[in-house]
Amino acid sequence: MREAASGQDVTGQAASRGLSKAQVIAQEVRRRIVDREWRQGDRIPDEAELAVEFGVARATVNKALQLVAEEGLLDRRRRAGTHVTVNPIRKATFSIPIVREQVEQLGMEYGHRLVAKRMAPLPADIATRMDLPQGQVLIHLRNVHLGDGRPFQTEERWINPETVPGIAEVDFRKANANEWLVRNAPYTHAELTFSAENASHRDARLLDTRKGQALLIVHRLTWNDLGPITFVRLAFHPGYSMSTAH
Amino acid sequence: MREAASGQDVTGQAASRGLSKAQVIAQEVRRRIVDREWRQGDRIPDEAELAVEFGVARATVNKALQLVAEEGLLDRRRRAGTHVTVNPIRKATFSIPIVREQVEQLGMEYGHRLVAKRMAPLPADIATRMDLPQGQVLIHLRNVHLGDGRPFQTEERWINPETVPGIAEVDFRKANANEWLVRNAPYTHAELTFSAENASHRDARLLDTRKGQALLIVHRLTWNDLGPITFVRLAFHPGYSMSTAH
DNA sequence: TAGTGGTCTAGACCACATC
DNA sequence: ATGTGGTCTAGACCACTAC
Repeated sequence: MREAASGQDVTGQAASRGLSKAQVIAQEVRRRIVDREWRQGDRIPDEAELAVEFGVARATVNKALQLVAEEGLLDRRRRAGTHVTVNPIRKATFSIPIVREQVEQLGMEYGHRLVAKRMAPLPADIATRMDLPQGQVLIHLRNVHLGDGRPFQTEERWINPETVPGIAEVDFRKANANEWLVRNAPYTHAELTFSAENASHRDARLLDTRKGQALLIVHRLTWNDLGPITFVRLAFHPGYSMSTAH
Repeated sequence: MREAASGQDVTGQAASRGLSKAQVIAQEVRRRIVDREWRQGDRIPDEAELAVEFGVARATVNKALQLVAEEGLLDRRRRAGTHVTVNPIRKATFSIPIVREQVEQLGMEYGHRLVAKRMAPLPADIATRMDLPQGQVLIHLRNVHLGDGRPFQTEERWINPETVPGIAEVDFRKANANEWLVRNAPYTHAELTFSAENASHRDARLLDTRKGQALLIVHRLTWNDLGPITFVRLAFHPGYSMSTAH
């Protein structure tokens, strides 16, 4: 097989760039897909065959293919083999920001203001989202995050004390809820929802803008193994935009 | 060590639920972090030690810890060891939708309308985003996606023919650009940016809504190994929201 | 310079879905 | 039934970097 030699060449070359063999193979696999040597729906050679071609152990090919499959370019099934995905990769990673860090990275001084704090029964719509019984009593907070004293983002938050031991003792006038939770209540799963709303009276007042202004709204839910931790609705100042990481 | 026995128990139990050893260990590691047995900033036992505790090979522990590290709960550095992340997981996966599928999943009939197609030089701001020279000539499209005949989403798109062989021959009145690209130009990297805008005259007209209405705007850039493929600005109908997968 | 994670290997066994 | 990917192992060597 002619490929055996050329495959090894590719591996050898790029290894000098500090990539692992698996990464080099993954790259070569991506190239073959992008260049349409392997077309959408095609079955590609099996792991054992590729291992011979690239001159590596099957486990190494396995790792490489799992990488590419995770990105969405390959579908892998036992016995059926590995196929080029028909509707390729549709994933992007999202980095959930810490507000204080964001503000400071923009060169502004961070501040925050606690608008309201109370224990309150869950409204029906939010109970549904959090998968908790309606009427269950959670901590309810309203906050404004400030940059150089001007409103940056409003935050309406519900916290489930059952999944966050120690939360009852926190003084949210001093400690920012966002940051306290991040540091003390690690989550294992998050869900984000993006939408746009014309600023309500309340939003306009809190964000120091006019009613009707288009605002980016983010709803965020976090969970750990014990259940839902917190649900938060964020409203950003006009003109703000939020990007996937890199 | 007492842990040796208990660790093996955990592994054995959950294996019956169809999880691999590595996944079971990852789960146990997450539990220890969430339950604060291992606190933020703590250094956790090294791989060899955990391998003994759980009664598995070091490679299996390695895989488990890499999983958890990828989620953001652990920081791993050679020689320094593995530490519980101070600012834990901040990632969420985003699934990039295919408009036709979205519309059809809502039980509506999909349609699309090509508003404009031309070759045009890149404006400065978009050239910067795409990392291409200003004035380079790309394909420029305006589209409206319809659900049951009503506007669902507008799309303004720039396509780089250099990274998409075969694009010149496509008739975009018949083939939807979104779908043609997805099926024929696999990308390896994507970037999404979310913002909100008050509907301009043009947006309002295309989306059949009133000027000033808050719209969710998504900018999306995709690349393959050859360079940028396409830049697109999406404006959604009022009330639309977009969520992370799962 | 020594301890830690990163990677690779050869071999093995298994689970599963397709043929 | 059987070929394919999924996983695990024991051992090895390497690449970092904190000490």
